[in-house]
Amino acid sequence: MPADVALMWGLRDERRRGPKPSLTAEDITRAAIELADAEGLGAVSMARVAERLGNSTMALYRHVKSKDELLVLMTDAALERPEPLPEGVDWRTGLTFWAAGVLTAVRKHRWYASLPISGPPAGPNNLAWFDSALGALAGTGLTEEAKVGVVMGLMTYVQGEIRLSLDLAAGFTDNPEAFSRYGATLARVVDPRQLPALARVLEAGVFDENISFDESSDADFDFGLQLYLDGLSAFITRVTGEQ
Amino acid sequence: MPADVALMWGLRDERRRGPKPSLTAEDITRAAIELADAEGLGAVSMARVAERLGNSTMALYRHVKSKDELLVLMTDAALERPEPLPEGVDWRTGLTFWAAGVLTAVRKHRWYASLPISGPPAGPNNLAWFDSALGALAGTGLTEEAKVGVVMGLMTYVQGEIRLSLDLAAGFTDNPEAFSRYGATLARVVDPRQLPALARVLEAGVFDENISFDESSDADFDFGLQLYLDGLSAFITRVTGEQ
DNA sequence: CCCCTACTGCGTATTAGATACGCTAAATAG
DNA sequence: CTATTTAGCGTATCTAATACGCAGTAGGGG
Repeated sequence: MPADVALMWGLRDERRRGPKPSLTAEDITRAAIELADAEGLGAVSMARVAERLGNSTMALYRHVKSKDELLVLMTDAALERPEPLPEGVDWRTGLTFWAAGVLTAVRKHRWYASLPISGPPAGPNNLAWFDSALGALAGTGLTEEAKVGVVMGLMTYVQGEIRLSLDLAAGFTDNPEAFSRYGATLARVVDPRQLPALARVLEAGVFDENISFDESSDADFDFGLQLYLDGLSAFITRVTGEQ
Repeated sequence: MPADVALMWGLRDERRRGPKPSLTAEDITRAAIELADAEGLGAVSMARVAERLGNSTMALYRHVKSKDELLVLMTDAALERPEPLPEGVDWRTGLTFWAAGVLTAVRKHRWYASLPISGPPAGPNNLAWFDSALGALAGTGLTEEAKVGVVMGLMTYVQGEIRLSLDLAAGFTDNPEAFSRYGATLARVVDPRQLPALARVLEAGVFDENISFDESSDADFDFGLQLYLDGLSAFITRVTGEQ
């Protein structure tokens, strides 16, 4: 079993000799998460994390193999456990509930979506979310393999949407003028002969108003999600012949 | 207009005095892309790019403001222009064609999906893709605003799927054993009382075979895409009452 | 009860990378 | 022809990851 997976599940072997550790990998992960919450992912350096814990930089390396491993631990630890699905709801209600839960959980850590993806989900929290989404599909009659495909697709969409909206929001707070000028900038650069469809959008004034993120992102998220779920509904009907 | 947008469109002001530049921002961008293609995004440092161009590191800063700006330029330059959509096809055929084109274009640069997203599309190549997808929806009767929402959602899904599959593929080549053991690792860690739906998936043996990426990713991509398009079809019918 | 040894904390040093600063030289406007 | 603008680049600084080895700690076997 990979070392990082063992760490996330708390399966390290019991210590025997030597001094008591003054730190655990969980402490380090928690401190890194707090630091990222407060100052962004860019502020997470081994030195800053150690400082926050009152230890030296190199002490951390006794507990995590590398910074990359720390990032993997953060990927799991930053997610809370999902709320259990309401009893007896249909798959669509269940997945909508699930997606809203993912959105809520990830919103608490704006840096979450810029973490590198290191592999398929393996930590306890990630697997709990995975299980929860699979559970929502329990009554559909899909094969287990199809359920996995559907949930992977859904996770991809949700993560992508979150990443996009968080990155745009970050760019927006960094440099609001660039966004308020977006429509005007495009207008100066788009040639209607070259990009006619885009020119029509500009003419219609879609980008004229300032893009506001906090309000629009929920609506966009839900819009795309409902499209996906509409498609899933058609797929389930096609495959199983029942609702 | 932001400086990077002007650079991408070649709108820098004409030079007058001083020595002829031996480099342009495009040269630098091209060299950076070649380097990333050959050795990955991690190998792209200002020093390595300069070395490849036979210039000193600091010379690059006369042409790009920072490495971040260089990454933005790469985001646009790495995409080729889209093939024009076939004439007279319906929106669904058009978007399927478009998505396949995106996939093809991005596959040529495996690092593409790990570039940070800096803002809404603004470069000539990105906008050409944007225009192409909007054009596919021209006959649907959707409002311009709805088209933008649909295309944004689609881009999000496509980018997310690509990012996920490329990151997993990278993890796979780094460490193939972790992947072949994935099912076995999960089996050791998943408690059927805690994660019953996931346990059923494991029992069904879904993760028992080695995950192969090159073949499966196309199928997964298409599966999710068709779900989204099924949903879009329902949406279009609902909104416009026509096909 | 003691000492061997595995283990922790950490100081130091190395390496890599981004980028500020200022010098020198090349073009060109006037 | 000369003042001005700009390119290339050497040097230096700053940040960060992390290899290495020392010193002190504590449990277990004698």
